[in-house]
Amino acid sequence: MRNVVAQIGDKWSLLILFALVDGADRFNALKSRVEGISQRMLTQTLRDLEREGYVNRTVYPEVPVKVEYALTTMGKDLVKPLYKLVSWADEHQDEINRARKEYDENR
Amino acid sequence: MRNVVAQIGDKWSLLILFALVDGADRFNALKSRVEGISQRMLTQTLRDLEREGYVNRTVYPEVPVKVEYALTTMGKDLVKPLYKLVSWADEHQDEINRARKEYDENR
DNA sequence: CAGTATCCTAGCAGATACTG
DNA sequence: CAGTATCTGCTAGGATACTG
Repeated sequence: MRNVVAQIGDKWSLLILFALVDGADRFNALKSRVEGISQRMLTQTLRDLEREGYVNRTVYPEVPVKVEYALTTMGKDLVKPLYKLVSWADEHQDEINRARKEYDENR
Repeated sequence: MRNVVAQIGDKWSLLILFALVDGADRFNALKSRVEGISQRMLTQTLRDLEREGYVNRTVYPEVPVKVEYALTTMGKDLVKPLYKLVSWADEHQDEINRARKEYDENR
């Protein structure tokens, strides 16, 4: 039950998945769009997402090499329930902030 | 955007939230039901969930003290999109396993 | 361009002992 | 019963340097 959430609940997976929603993108383009991510973490997280079957990697043997990442069919499908969660979060942002504030004030 | 997923994407939050779906529960009862969790992590995760406003804590001043944890209205609401995600995970379990296996075999 | 390879550190989380 | 407190190993992840 925890598998998927454990997998995409890390620091970067979600951001990468959503960065790929609009279409395939190249490594360095992704690096720019996913603010704050290091090269190391981008590579590693992409490999993980690829391994899970959410992302596929295409190498174009040009010089210099061009590598594109895109959501797989399953990846696109996964994004749907994730959207629900994200919009839930959006809608409840204020409520959560209030809860936090109140909690913190009482100790 | 990452806030909620970061919050409940840790090792135990999801399991605790789902353990509370059927109704309020006491500390040690939860500890039994959430298999493998340490006392330390149960306390800590419950505090976090309380801080976010997903769980509330009620102390009954008996001797010995009795403490009950329950989902708040917002907590119950959060569980809905989480269910979507969990059932998605369920449905795609095999596909993910296949993807992993294939990935691992090719390197 | 798209990565490895190393080094390094903060903090997550387990185990254990103690307490109102 | 429902927690704290403390010690500690481990690993996620940042910074940096290098490469086909």
